[in-house]
Amino acid sequence: MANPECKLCGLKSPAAELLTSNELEKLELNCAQVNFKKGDVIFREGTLATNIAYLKTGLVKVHMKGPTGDKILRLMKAPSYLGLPTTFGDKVNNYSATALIDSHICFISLDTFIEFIFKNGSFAYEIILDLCKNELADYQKYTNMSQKQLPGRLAEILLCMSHEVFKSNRFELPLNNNELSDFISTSRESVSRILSDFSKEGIIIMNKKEITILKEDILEKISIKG
Amino acid sequence: MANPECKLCGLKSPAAELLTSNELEKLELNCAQVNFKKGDVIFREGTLATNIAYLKTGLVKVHMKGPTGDKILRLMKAPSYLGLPTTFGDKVNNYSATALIDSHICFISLDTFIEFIFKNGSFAYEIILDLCKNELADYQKYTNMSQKQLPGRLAEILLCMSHEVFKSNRFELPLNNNELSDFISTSRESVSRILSDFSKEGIIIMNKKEITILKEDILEKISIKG
DNA sequence: GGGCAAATGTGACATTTATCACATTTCAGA
DNA sequence: TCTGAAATGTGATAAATGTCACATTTGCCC
Repeated sequence: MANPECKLCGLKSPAAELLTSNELEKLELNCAQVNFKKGDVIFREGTLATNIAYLKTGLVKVHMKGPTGDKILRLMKAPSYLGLPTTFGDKVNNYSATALIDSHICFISLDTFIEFIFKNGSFAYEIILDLCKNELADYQKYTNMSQKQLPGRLAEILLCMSHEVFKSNRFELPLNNNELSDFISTSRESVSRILSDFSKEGIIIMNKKEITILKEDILEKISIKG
Repeated sequence: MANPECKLCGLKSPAAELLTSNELEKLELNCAQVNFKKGDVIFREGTLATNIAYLKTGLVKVHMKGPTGDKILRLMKAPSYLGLPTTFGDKVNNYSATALIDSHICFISLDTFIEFIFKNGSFAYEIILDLCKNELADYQKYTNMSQKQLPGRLAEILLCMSHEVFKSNRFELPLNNNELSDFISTSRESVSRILSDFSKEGIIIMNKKEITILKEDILEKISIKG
């Protein structure tokens, strides 16, 4: 736990950028930064949702228990609010958040956050925009994932890692095969086989967890055609 | 198109209930009710999102083009806002909305709606709650659907129709087999076969589009175990 | 009511994916 | 460095689902 300096924070959310100086002071008094290591649970499905979680740095998986096991709903990269829907939408967390790499989270008192919504229209509007954009992204991903076969889904995740998360064609895969299977709703064996296939065909190189995308165009094709 | 009387409207959204008398007058001046028949498109993917659509009465499917065809993202029953995420989240509609039965929609000027968000904190908060609850429901459904096999997915939809939409174990199915297949991401043949199976096993009776659920307990089991 | 387009039912077969079993590799902690 | 648990790779087989083809039914419009 660290004493935050929200005013000086260079990683404020677009909404927090719109807070007044007084409001930022209030935020500082009602906010606590906690550092999580890879694998640490940030909040857990079934527990009371009492704080807003803001991912300042790091990478997090948001996941929920399903009929046959865990389902990864989305990856969240910093900076981003982590669980607005589960904090506002229900008293109890409907899903969990777990750090995939070392991450810094600011926990903000729910009362304070709600006060900002009530008193600062720009802040509220920015939060609404954030919720809407996230939902659009979810819909897009949901539609894609549900209509593609496994190689297409896996290709989509690799491309997303490369383009959105790490912005490089070489990166350390932050998910193991089991997590990948939770993400694309399949078995870990299928993930293993498909990654092997990608390697054999020279589309990627896997060195332990380090992945290099060699033939991005082919991966795109696999992703698009499903 | 009809002259709305928002003040007297008995179907106001929870958010609109929190508007002041003045704001309701403003709403009346910036709102138009349009009636849609079964099959009519309310707003279409790819077109500019210029109004808030509020479903006053009726039933609507929200759907998006995917890699291999249409995907039904969710059914919306009245009363409910129809496409907040696509109206706020992007200039262009990311998905379509189509009436499944005759429906009444109030189109609200986006500027007016945004003004309410900025000036009325309670209204803004209520909209945020609405967005969050919808997203939680989506996550739940997404997780279930992605981990269940086809009979489980179809059973879930039938139970949803019975419990949530029509509140009866006998109802007119508002989706044809093709739409059902767009909903659970399969082929229309598979839908046809599974519905036949349900009938043969005496779980449901199908008379044209009228469905009667006979053995709800078995349908629940099929839905839960996937 | 007749005729036509759309929707539905169903068999045969191909493809995809899950499951089970077990070998091998990796990695963290003693 | 050793060691055991966790993660991964891979073959064989079963189960689920898609695809194609075509018959039948339904519903709508004249």
